[in-house]
Amino acid sequence: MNIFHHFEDIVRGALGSLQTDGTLSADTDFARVTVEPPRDTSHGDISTNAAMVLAKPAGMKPRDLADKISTALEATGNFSAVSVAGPGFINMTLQPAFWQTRVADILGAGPAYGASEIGKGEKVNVEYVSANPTGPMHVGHTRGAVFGDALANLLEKAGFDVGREYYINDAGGQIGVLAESAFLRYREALGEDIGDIPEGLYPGDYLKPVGKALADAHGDKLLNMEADAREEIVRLAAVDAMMDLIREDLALLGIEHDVFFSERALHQSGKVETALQRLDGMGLIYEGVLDPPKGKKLDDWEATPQTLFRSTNFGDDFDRALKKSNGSWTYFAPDIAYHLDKYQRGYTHLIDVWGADHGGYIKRMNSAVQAITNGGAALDVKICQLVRLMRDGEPIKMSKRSGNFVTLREVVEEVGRDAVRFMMLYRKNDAPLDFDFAKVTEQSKDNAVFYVQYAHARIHSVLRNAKNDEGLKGVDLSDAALVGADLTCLVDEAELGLIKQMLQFPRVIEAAAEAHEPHRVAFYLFELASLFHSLWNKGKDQPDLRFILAEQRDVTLARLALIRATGYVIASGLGVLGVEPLEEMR
RNA sequence: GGUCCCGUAGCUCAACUGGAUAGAGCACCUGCCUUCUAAGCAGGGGGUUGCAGGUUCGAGUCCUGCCGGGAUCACCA
Repeated sequence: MNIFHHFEDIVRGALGSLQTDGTLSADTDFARVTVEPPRDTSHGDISTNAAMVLAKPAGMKPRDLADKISTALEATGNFSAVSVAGPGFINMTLQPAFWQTRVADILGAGPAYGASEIGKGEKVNVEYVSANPTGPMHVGHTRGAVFGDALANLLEKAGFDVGREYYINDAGGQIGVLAESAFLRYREALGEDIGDIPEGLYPGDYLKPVGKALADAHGDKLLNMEADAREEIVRLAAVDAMMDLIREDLALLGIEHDVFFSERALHQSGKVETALQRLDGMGLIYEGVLDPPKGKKLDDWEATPQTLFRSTNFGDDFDRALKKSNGSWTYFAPDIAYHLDKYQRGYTHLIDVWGADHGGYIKRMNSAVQAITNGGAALDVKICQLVRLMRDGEPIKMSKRSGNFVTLREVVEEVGRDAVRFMMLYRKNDAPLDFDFAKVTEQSKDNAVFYVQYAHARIHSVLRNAKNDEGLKGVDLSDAALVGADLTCLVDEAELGLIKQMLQFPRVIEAAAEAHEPHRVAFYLFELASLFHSLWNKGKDQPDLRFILAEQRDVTLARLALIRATGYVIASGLGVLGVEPLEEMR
């Protein structure tokens, strides 16, 4: 479906013929040859850098080689014009009929348009959100959640077999604090006056129902129970309740994971030991003492021997601790086991989506994955930079300590799922993002969500009008009928421009999937919407360019086919972003 | 101090992984509403891509060194 692959083949074929006649040697490497649409449309439809890349190995001047390649390309009969330009670019131009008939392809594919096979069904694991189950999600989690979800959609669209996963940190010290906090609420539910929640515990009201449920289920039996057994019960109840809260929050964004992977279960299954033994067997674990961190004073620093992983063998800055000074595992150890587990479940591509504050963790995780899978799995950690919430141009202050943070729910309820999702994706993941409440609900071109959805709504508005048009009474306007329209009626530059932009979509999907960058889809959609709005308005100045011309049925059908196809592309792209393509906005 | 990310128009950001004359939106000017949604469109001004070197046919993009901003820095997750 990506037409550029087709022309890549044609260019390779032409280069092959130059190998046959001896212009290029038989072992010429074509890896650096690209076949792309030129940035500037006045340079034609398709462009290749072949002559510039191959000039040196061929011992020729780029322009001379370009002439030869150009001749070979002309001989294929695929192009209406082939020319050499600039330092040696070869620009190819196609007959309008080629573009026009592609509209039928898009209509045929419908909302599935843009799907690609480059993933070859390979298994990709996307781990995202993975927020600690200690409370509802706040706005800080939102970006990573949306990003991971869209990336998973994108990879699916590109032909990968995607697993969406959430790692539950239900084994650490924070969970102990959570259990303690929940136990307090339990005592409260039994009628005890617990006063203020002590510093360091979770003060949120969301733990009250947990206490209530524990009281309902156990009466006062927990009060006199042995501490370990009690904590076990409270802990499980609290984590379950928190995960329910988190799942509800995620549902507000339309996010659903395939697997919720428990760190606790990992410990209990003995997989942490197994994984570490595996590293030990490779000679990558030793007992040693780390140097104190430089340039930063630590009062309680002690030079204690620790169990360390030789991450420096894999490019890390220093070796990393696997056990704490009290002998228990660090966070790192089970994480290694977890990533090994993913690999053993068949995932050769691993993607982790983290917040910016975990950036310092990337090298060691990469090292660990490289080591423990013996290079069998590739890990790509995507960092999402911070989101700055703005209201009326002023940043909203949040402090964790006071519990004064904006929750995910509050944001979604105020501006809507679509706006949240789109805006979180309308920025590169590693760039900070300002999220302005006023801006994301504004109905103007300054708000990309609106602008794209508006284009889609306008398309459906025209389709509705066509259906109700007296002059088109009884005319079949179904997709099946539109596919058969005389598409050669689409001759205006703006119409052809729109078609060409639509044909970029499969390329955008593939490039975005390979780069793990869903934001490219969002930017693409903005451009596509812009071309559509432009065409729409052209019909104001030139009535003969309007979509519905009752007295010219052929033209009307062709144009309805064009905008129906445009609607599909927008819907397809928005589908990747997880944003609804609205059919009406009034 | 170490590591990672960022630095592009007055502001907010893109730039198809090294391509041709660096593009959008906002803001600022000039036009366009008896007609498919003006919630829009057309046009204009605005740039030493932080600085200095290097790699090559070609650099915003890759390498080195500075400058400025952010994140992080045994054992927390």
